[in-house]
Amino acid sequence: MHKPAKVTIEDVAAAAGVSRQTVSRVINNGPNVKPAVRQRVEAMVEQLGYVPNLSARRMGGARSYLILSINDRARTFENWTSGRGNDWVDQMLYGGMSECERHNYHMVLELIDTDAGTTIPQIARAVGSLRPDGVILTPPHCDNLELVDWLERQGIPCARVGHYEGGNFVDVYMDDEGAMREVTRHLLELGHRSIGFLAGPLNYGPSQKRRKAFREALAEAGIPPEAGPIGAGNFYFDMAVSVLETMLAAPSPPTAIIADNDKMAFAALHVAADLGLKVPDDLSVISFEDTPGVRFSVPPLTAIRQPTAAMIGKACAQLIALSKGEEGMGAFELPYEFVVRATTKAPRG
Amino acid sequence: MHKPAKVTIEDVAAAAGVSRQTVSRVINNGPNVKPAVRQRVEAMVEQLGYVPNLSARRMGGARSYLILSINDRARTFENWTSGRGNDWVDQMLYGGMSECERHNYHMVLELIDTDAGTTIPQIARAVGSLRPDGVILTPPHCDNLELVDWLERQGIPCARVGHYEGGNFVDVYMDDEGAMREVTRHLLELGHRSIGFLAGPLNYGPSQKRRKAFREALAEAGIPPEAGPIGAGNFYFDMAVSVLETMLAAPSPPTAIIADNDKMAFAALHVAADLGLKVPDDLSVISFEDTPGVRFSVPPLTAIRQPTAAMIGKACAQLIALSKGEEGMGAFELPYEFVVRATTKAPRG
DNA sequence: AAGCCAATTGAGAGCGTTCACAAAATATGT
DNA sequence: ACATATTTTGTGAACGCTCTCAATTGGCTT
Repeated sequence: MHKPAKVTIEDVAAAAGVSRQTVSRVINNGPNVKPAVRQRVEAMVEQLGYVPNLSARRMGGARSYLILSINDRARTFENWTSGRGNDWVDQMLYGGMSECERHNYHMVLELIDTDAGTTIPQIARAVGSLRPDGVILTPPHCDNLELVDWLERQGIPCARVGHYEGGNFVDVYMDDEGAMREVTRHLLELGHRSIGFLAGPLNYGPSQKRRKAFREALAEAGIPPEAGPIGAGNFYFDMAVSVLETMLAAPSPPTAIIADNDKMAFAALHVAADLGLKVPDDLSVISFEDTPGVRFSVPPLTAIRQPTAAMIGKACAQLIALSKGEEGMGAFELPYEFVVRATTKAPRG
Repeated sequence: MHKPAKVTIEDVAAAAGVSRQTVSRVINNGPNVKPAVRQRVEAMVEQLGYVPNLSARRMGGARSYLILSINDRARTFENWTSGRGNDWVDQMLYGGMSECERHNYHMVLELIDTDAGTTIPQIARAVGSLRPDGVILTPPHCDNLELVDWLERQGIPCARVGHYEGGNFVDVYMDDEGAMREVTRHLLELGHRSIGFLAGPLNYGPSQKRRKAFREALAEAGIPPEAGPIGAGNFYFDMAVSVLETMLAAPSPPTAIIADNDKMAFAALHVAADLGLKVPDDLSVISFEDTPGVRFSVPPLTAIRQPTAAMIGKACAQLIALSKGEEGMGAFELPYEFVVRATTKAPRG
């Protein structure tokens, strides 16, 4: 197990008969290199299998080629049981890594204990040691004002995913209002006249938008507010179960349920089974998330598919552009998709 | 957006009235520092908010504090539709990051296109630029001999997750044979006399073990081989559906199905619903994976829970130990869990 | 009190790159 | 052909840390 000698920029320079700096120019795609020289250097890079050392690059004052993604520990699988976990992460990873890879960047993930109140020290530590070119904030961190302020003061470009508008940031999101309108209208057109909404937390931006659009779509169709009950206020399975039990026990219960995430939609499937209601004949169910496994549920869930991977990918792309000195700040809305599977149908009778 | 001056080791040294090197000793927990001095330095580190720069550390010849995890692109959510994707990643992440965090390490994830035949160049690039202290290989990469050889020659400590025995590596796995024995016996005790197994790929180590144990457990109970049909040979939903349709159309069809992963277990749920079979009354189903969402299926799946997070955590822990010059190579078997939920029951009649 | 060993501290070099220049080569205009 | 711009190339310093090794300190022995 002997370490093979690692080839450095000097080795390439010597082999190509040029200086260190010229090789540097070539690998960074810099201007002012004669085509012939560039080619000769590239050949040597290839031949020697040279790969620039990221640490040295960083030391030399260049970019770090690192994008840091900050994630909430509470939302990992560790907390699936309690219902707080989700599986965004898979999609995030895919979207982020794919984009990073394209630019020879790397994505480093950090788990932060939001609840412990040590968010900023934890992030300071990661940012201080890694010195990333950009930071990606996912919920709930993207709404943490103190944190966002701190990052801004550090001068590190920052992207928020699932956050709307604001400041000198990259903000990436989808059209939550439009999606809710589409979903509600779909149900209305099917003939539903009473629709329940299992809503997410009040302080979660996208959920706010969806609540608003839900109410508006109902009002627009002349449905009275009491025929559009809103429940929950978090994303947990258990909570959704008990809210549903109440909702469906009402005198004229909803014939359709819109859930703010998959887990609550699954809760609807469970409660329906317990109550002997057939989905979609007796109860229609729509989810707002569409994590990959959803398509394999029985019956397969109709859902709004959040462009999670694309959002993280976009966030990375913008941060990378920024690190190259290009323009990048701004707000970006990505298209969602309404995937009609097997849990929506006209109500009985 | 002005960058705040970053505090370096020299700043701390000056503030504490000692040399650079003494500060270095303190932050690395080195020996031979007077308690009084150590305390003074630590106070200054705290006060100035000093965080060592990872790149500089690496350049100075120390460890990189980076663990690289190599993942197969084909298994990401991108390929959920085709059925190749899974959601290991969430759990991996959690297990790996938690462990890394504990030691102030960081986990970098890399997506590799196994199918493209460019595995080694891709990994060489990542390893060359990052210079991680260790590499974690997950399926199917852990079984890629060429890759494993290459890494060994590079002298980078390497951990394989889901791989048994062998060489100068960290190997982490669970007792697949024991799990299969337990599951099969559970079904046998319930009274099942014909059990189908939707098996994973033949070249996937854990699946091999499970096949073997399945056959043995059946033989031990005096069940003839034809009452223990094995099908599939990959992990895809669609394949499982068609295999099941055949299996369940047999003269005396299985009354229980063991699936090698969740997706195939979901397929069993689907086919049962299509055929009008009630789970678990008419058909018992057990999965070998237990990704987080499984508990929310209707009905909730009985499953072997793979200790995925723990396995990656262990892999990280060993690699980190190794990077500190401690012992670490070896094979580690982690305990699985048999979670009985609502999809197993005695067969009818 | 001198001598010796161990514990503690510090100084200088080096890691591989990019930066800011300076130098050399080439092109342009008259 | 000459001076002047422009492109192309190279040089030394710097980045922040750890390494190696030398210097200092302190305690113990004799």
